[in-house]
Amino acid sequence: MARWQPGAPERLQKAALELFATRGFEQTTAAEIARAAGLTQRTFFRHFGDKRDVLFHGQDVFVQAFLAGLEAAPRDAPPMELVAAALASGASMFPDERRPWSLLRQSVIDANQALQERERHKLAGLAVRVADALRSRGVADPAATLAAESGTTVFGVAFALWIHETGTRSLAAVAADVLDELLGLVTRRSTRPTDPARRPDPSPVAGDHRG
Amino acid sequence: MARWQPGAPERLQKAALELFATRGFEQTTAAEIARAAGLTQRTFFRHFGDKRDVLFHGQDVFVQAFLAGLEAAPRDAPPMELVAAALASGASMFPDERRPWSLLRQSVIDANQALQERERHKLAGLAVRVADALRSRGVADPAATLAAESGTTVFGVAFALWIHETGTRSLAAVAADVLDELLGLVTRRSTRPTDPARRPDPSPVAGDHRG
DNA sequence: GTCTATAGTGCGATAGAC
DNA sequence: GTCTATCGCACTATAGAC
Repeated sequence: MARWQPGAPERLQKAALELFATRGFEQTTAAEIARAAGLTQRTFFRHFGDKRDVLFHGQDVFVQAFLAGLEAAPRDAPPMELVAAALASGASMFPDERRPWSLLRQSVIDANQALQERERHKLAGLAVRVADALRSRGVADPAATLAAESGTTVFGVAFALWIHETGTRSLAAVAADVLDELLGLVTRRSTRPTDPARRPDPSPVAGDHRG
Repeated sequence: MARWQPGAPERLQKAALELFATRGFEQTTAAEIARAAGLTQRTFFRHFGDKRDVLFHGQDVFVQAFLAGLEAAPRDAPPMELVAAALASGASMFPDERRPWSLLRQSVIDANQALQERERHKLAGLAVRVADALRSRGVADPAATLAAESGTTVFGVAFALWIHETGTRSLAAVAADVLDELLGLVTRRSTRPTDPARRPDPSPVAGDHRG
């Protein structure tokens, strides 16, 4: 019989998400999270570098999925094909069952600026790793950085659509569509946008128009 | 004779950059910055919401420059043309004389993760504003978000190249080139990348290859 | 596991400008 | 009188040192 229950990080993460969701991030102290998990504040900071970190652990496997997808692609594929392969592989880390949990977690992040900053930073870190992989495939700078950043942008947009979507499309499918949209956007640099005359009310039209 | 000297925010910013550059961000306390500017810690936090903020103030005018460039573009221009116009206008906020100061500031940011997070967040905020402007021009989602994010990505890459560049190209010129590179990258989705056989040493090749 | 420095906040007092 | 910028003090929580 162990002196302490195993799975401390997991218990802390679970307790943290619940407390953040009910009370809010700033209204929850690290000591409270630790107590809810039967641990001390000191233990919390031993597992997570700072309070925000508790929501962003386990992203390494997710980065690895991106890189694995990239490496599995044909060696002579062009940069954006490599990015598409990485996206498909990374998206597979988010099966539909995970969507409710992702939605709750995202609502917590969206309610706090400090958490949004950390999320952007993690996504930027992913872009750096993908750019490194592209360079080792012979893609020169700044194309490698641009392709990698475009890929993570597509992922971020697709993820935001996916967690709110009522339909049943997989994240990989949404990401593929968003990537196509980006490709179409830049290839049609000299065509006109949606005709403003057909949108007489230019008031905020947030959210997705993709059905 | 006033009881206190005017220009408190500017003095604090100047003192902060100098102290951060010499001692580092974390080794500098808010009280030290305030003292160097002839003020108290409490006053520091009245002007800046947190310690990092002292390096990121005055970005509103910069955002406005982006939006002004976008609004000055022809109403029937396609999304990426609007982004190009916004980029050109935003880049004009960084004349060559400002480059040494930008380089020093960037070296401070690059040496600290918390500052990098804040920088990403500010750039993301710019993308949100540009996306809003695109939507009010009739660009639908997710195209508006993708175009805006691509624009800020291009700006970030161009800025990093510009501050280290030994040549005399303006930031606007670098940004235009980087944007072209992005456009070429995605339109050539099905062509091959730089032939790996011509790069027998795939060791880290950071930095720019743009002469 | 304890101790401590620092970030960041709340509130009252002060002193000028208007 | 009001408004604004500042100080000074007490306080909590984070985070790291020991």
